[in-house]
Amino acid sequence: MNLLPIQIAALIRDALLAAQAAGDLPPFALPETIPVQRSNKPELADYACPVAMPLAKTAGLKPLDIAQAIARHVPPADFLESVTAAPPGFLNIRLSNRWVMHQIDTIIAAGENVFALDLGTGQKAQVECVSANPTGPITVGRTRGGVIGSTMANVLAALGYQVEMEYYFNNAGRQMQLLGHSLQARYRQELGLPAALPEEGYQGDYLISMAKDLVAKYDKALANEPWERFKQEAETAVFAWIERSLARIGIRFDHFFNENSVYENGKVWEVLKTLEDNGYAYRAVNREGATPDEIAKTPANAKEAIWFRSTRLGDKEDRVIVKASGEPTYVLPDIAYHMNKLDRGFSYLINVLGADHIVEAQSVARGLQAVGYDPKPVHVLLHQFVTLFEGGKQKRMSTRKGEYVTLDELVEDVGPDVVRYFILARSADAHLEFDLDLARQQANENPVYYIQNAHVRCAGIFRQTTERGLTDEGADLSLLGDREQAFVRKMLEMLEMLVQTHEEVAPHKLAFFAHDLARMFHPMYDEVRVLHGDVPEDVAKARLRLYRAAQIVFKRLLTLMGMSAPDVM
RNA sequence: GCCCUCAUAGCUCAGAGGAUAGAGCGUUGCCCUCCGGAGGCAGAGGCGCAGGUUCGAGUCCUGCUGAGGGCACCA
Repeated sequence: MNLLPIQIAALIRDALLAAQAAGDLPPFALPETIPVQRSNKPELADYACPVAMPLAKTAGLKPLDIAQAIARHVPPADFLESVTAAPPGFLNIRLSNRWVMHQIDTIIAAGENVFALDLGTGQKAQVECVSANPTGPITVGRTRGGVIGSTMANVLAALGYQVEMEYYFNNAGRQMQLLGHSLQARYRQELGLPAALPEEGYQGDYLISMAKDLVAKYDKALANEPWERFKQEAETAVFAWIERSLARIGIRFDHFFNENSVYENGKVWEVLKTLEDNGYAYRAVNREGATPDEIAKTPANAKEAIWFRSTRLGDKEDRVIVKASGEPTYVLPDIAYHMNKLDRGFSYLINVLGADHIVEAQSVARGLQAVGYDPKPVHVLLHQFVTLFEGGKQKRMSTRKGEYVTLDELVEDVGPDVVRYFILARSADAHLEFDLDLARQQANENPVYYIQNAHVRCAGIFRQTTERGLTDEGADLSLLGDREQAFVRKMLEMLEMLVQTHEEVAPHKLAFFAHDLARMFHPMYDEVRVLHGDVPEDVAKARLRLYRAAQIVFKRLLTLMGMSAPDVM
């Protein structure tokens, strides 16, 4: 399938040139791009093009006159019904009804891969998301990144990319050490041995149940094991839990990348060397350009750290990359990690990150530049926070204190499809207010069911027609009416929507499109019956074929969003 | 204090610099001889404030106000 706006823009460009050649328009330079957008007046046009407006000044003509001149010279095309000028200077483009109706057959022929493109064919793409360190259950906040990321991965796959989902984690930091000590304490408590949770330790009940599991498995054998052993046990158990929880809402990873591996293979130090060679690293107690205040606060015996001269690449201050202790900060391995990604041949990368990681994202981009890599393939999708409301109050969450609502709890409350849709149905830029009470009680009246019901209703029709022996073979699609045509036109927008989702890295567009389409479906379903005494058989056949296409499209949409497409609800 | 994101209907949110700003929930009033009423039809309800750029601004720029986040030799 081809993108209509691009084809239409090409036709209008041809028309402009033809009009100039014919002397209907004076010579002037053509705009670089011809804007073609979906018309907001569907009864008038399918697409609109305002190109005449900005040309008015350079051409010295009224916008409407220009539009009319263009309209006269648009070459014919099989999908085109008409191009007309409308005040103040729009070009209204109408698709041919015949062509539109024929797309029903095209959709059916494409089947479950309908609206696939080959934009990314032969290219490897990667989506990194969630990337929570294995210190506790997956929370709703991290889930947002996972839903966004997995949906983008689905869209990229539909556009032809070969896509991998990746999870980046660190199991070596102070938090993991704390986790090990916490589990050790819980284990000893289970055995009745003296033990207290470390100060600032992990207080969640899950460590108690993990401790019970350890006792069941090893009895007292681990009593004198060091904390490292418990860290390892906790990590394994937590990861298994996280993976299981995420899989419940359709988030699966192809690869887990351990930050530690860039230490093991020495890449971290290679990055440092390259930065030094390129003049991007220096040793100092304070950063270059440190304020007098910062310097005054520095202890007299402070040791030198190594700084990344990121200000040379537009940063507002340089960043520490190796602490005075000799240990790198997260920036260095992060750069090494992204070099690794690019080295693996991914030409399109998405990093889904919480809004608090913006500085990290910028440092990585600058770091890649500083080591001579092109950061352009890396697309950062920042999402705002999720706040949970329960009983009209915001729930503050802290994994360490054991205060959180887990993904598991949420899925049990409202079901996986509701979780995915609620998260997907807002742009990543917007704070997500997840009202738990509402989500729970709304289970009967929410957009998820409205959309899925469109698929259910299609399935219902086919259950009936199969029983009665009605098929859509030999359907004459010209028997379909205006309402059906409007619906098909809306379905055809899906291709553009997918491309936009990709270009703008904005997966919420799927959620809104699906709802819009459902909103056109249900009134049509109400009016355009297949099995009714008054409907002649040839009309019924045509309608049945339309609903077959509709079912395919709804299923495709739901699948891309990672939701189920039920036949009955 | 500095930086980032955001501010659109009572609430939660959409909105490629283009025509009369759209949904859901809530609310008001209607509709079941008909493929699943988890439905349909109709109504009320509006871009935080002040400037600027533009033929044209909810959209871009500046300032103000308000909300969230970031400003670690944590990740």
